[in-house]
Amino acid sequence: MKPYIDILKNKGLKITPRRKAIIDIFVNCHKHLTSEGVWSLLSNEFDKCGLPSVYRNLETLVECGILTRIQQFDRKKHYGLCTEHHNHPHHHITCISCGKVEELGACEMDNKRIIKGYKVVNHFMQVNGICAGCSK
Amino acid sequence: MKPYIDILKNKGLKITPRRKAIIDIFVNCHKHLTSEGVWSLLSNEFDKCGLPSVYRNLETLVECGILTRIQQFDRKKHYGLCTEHHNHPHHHITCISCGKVEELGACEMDNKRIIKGYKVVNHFMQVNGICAGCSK
DNA sequence: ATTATAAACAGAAATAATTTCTATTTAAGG
DNA sequence: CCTTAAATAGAAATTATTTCTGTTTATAAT
Repeated sequence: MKPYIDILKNKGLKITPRRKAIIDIFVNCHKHLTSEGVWSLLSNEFDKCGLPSVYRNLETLVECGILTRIQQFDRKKHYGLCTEHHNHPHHHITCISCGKVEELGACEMDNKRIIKGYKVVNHFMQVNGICAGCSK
Repeated sequence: MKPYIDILKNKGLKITPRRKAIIDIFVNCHKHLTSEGVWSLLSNEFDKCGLPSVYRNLETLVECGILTRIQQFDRKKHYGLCTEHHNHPHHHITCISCGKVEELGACEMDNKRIIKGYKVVNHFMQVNGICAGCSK
């Protein structure tokens, strides 16, 4: 929790109750959640919490490297906690059964600057699987 | 053109003017296009062409392996022609300047069945860059 | 502590990609 | 040429996300 707060502070962003609550949700559940998923969990805590605030904060937290964001084909953005490597781009594997997220090691693409004559600008990878616990 | 038509035939799908026109668009432009991009190009050819038909056909062509589909963070699905390897999953690099698409070689993830205890179900990778032509 | 201020907020409304529904048309085999 | 299931058009619905406006609040300076 503390290190995430520090990241916000270092970037000059305010430590608001909403932001702390959102980070707390991810710290405790270690799953990927949609914006609406976060919103409904927040509603347990706050009588009033606007969905636009959730969207705004999730994006802010992604920009800080606190959350990672993936875009599946369901038209929804999914967010999850980055537990390490905030300063390096990296990828995640997500359990399609329980939603758990873990970071993957280095990607072969990470160090490539040129591929087939293309200057690499960015790349995304998303791996979906079934975790050991859910496989049983 | 012909091989794509054959793929449709082999799957028992009808060879309709819309489908031929959509494939033709991709064969001629070799770029990733959004559903609406395809639709507006189709409008040059057909007075009437429903957007729902475009969506349906694009998805059908993806299922056949004729097109590839990527989901960027702009909330739009992007489609491009698969010029080879219809029967194997593979990834693409897209030029963010001109939209050109090329296939990437094998991905290190392709042969992995288990990672960190997860049974790998599927994975997506999208690489964006600037092609040699656009770099000049 | 108090206050000033820019950032963050709630809520309503707008936006826009995609999907659904229904009735009509058409490709393709017999 | 017919038959029929698949494909189509168009309208309407759905829904994730964004925008807008006015209000509140965290934070830093007093």
